[in-house]
Amino acid sequence: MENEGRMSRLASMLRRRGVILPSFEMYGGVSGLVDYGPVGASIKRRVVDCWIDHWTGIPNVREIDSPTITPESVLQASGHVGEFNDHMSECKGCKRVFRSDHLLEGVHENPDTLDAAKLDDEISRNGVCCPSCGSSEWGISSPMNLMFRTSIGAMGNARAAYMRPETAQGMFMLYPALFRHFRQKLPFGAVQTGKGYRNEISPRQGMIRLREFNMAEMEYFIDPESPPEVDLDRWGSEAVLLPDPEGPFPGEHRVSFSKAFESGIVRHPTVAWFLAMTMEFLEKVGLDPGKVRFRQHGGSEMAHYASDCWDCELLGEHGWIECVGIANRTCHDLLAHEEHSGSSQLRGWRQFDSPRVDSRDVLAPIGSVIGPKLKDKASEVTELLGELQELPDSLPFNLDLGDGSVVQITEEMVTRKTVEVTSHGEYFTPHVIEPAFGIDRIVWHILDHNFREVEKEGENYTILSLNQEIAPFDVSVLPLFDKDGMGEMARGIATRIREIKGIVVDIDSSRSIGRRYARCDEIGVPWALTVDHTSLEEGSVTVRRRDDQLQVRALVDDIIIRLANGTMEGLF
RNA sequence: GCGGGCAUGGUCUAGUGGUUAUGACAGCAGGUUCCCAACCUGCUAACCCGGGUUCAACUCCCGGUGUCCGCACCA
Repeated sequence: MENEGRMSRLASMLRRRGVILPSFEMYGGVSGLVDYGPVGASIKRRVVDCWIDHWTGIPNVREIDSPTITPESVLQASGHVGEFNDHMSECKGCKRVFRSDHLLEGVHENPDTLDAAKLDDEISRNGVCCPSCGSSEWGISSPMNLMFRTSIGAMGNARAAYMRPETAQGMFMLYPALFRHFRQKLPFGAVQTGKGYRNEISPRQGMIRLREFNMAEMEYFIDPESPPEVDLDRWGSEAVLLPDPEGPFPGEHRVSFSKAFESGIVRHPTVAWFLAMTMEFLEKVGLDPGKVRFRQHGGSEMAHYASDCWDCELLGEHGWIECVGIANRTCHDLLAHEEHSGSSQLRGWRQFDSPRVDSRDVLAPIGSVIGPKLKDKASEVTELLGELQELPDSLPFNLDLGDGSVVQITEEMVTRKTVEVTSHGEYFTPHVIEPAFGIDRIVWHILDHNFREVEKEGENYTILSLNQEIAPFDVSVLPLFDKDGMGEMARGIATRIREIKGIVVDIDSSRSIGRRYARCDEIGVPWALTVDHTSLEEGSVTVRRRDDQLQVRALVDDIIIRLANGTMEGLF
């Protein structure tokens, strides 16, 4: 097998050249944590920049930045605390793991209130059998919350907190500020990139499951009754979709995104739009479109907050890996935060085309009668009468106060009349569609898809064919020899290039020219400029293109202009 | 988290109860070459951590950590 060991050769190269390395290695390392070295950090930064440019290209999308430390109450509202504080028990017979409290259902009244010791105690005392194999031998239950717990403040006043498991909550916290910023008009969105933390039980597969990782998420808020116009043809080609196998479209579908939406495979237009935009982004950063597919979550797989979710999976050395999730989170988060925080600012306003006039019959309370008669219950009764949806046919009638007590409403307490209410619009809770990207996984797959092992004059040779936008350096300047003024000239050229905004330049004068070309190729530098004797006389250098190793001669002044406006290809 | 394999310069590796601990590649300095990892000379650089056995441990044993494979987990 030719590809035997490709992954370890790639990993070796990444370590050797300072792209991605295990963290804290001199202290033994920590599994699930990695460093981006001097080459990798630059690649990662450019991927993130590219991502931000891509998504903020949508009108009304701005970048925000929130803390990674998050108070417990926020994550209680979002469901992260409750969903992940489960204790797990392992069956000693078949090694399967179950939620400890689920094992006690029907045995104990509220199993979810028990702590670890009580759970174990109850499980063994009741002789609970394994639902899978029937054994009643259980290991000690262990808590399984994937969040890193911490506390804000010292000593007794400390407030419980977690390192954020996703950047999304920061965007929800800023919803009121975003709503004001965008002049109270939907749709709008916010993007955020940054670290997220999950204390994985057993991280494996290097870059794929990290405990601290880079995420990039957008929360796009829409009015569910009038979703935005979308352009599904921005990715015109077909993509591979794998809808829920339990749903109406089992199997693999190779369709365009507009077809996928028209045929109902993708239910929501905004979701379909983001699938297309995701495809567009992935190609932009140099992933192989033939190694991309979209898979819809089945019901049981769905996150607690989502109503529909498509994973974008990339094929690499680790198989198909989920790198992007596009979820319709509906109104789940905003509603939850409204309930838990008591804030009333997590809403959108839907203006009616013309004011609506509702007329309805009411029993208008007569304060001068109700007040003296009902005393301290008067205000409550007044309120309840206002909320009454169906009026009683005749009076008197009994009004249920909801606390068990009942008040008789008599003829003289109220007047029956028709009121007209004019409303110009209504509040609603926006829905949110979220594309969430795992940046590290994407970087890994970019490296994987672009790591080319070729043969050059009988030798093994590696080229990292990165797109220039995400290459660690745009160009490397190489004096053929560091003598006769070639070194000085090269340094002068590098200085001029360094002044071009957004262009990163490297200079290398050690060892033979062929060796330096090889080093550039290995870390994906797309252009090399070689300064030779002719350069000193004519002000020209040879330009070498990484991907085919072709060379042309060009004037330095021309190259500077071409680097600045991105037309280097025009030289060939 | 369970079971098994592995852990030696930057990378890939050889090897031993007492060695000056291999070799290749990479790197550095010089020479040479004068546009694709060439060549010559010299140099830098390693036994994962902790405990134990032993006169002596890189080597044997135990524990930890990391890593790989399988099982489990992965909102």
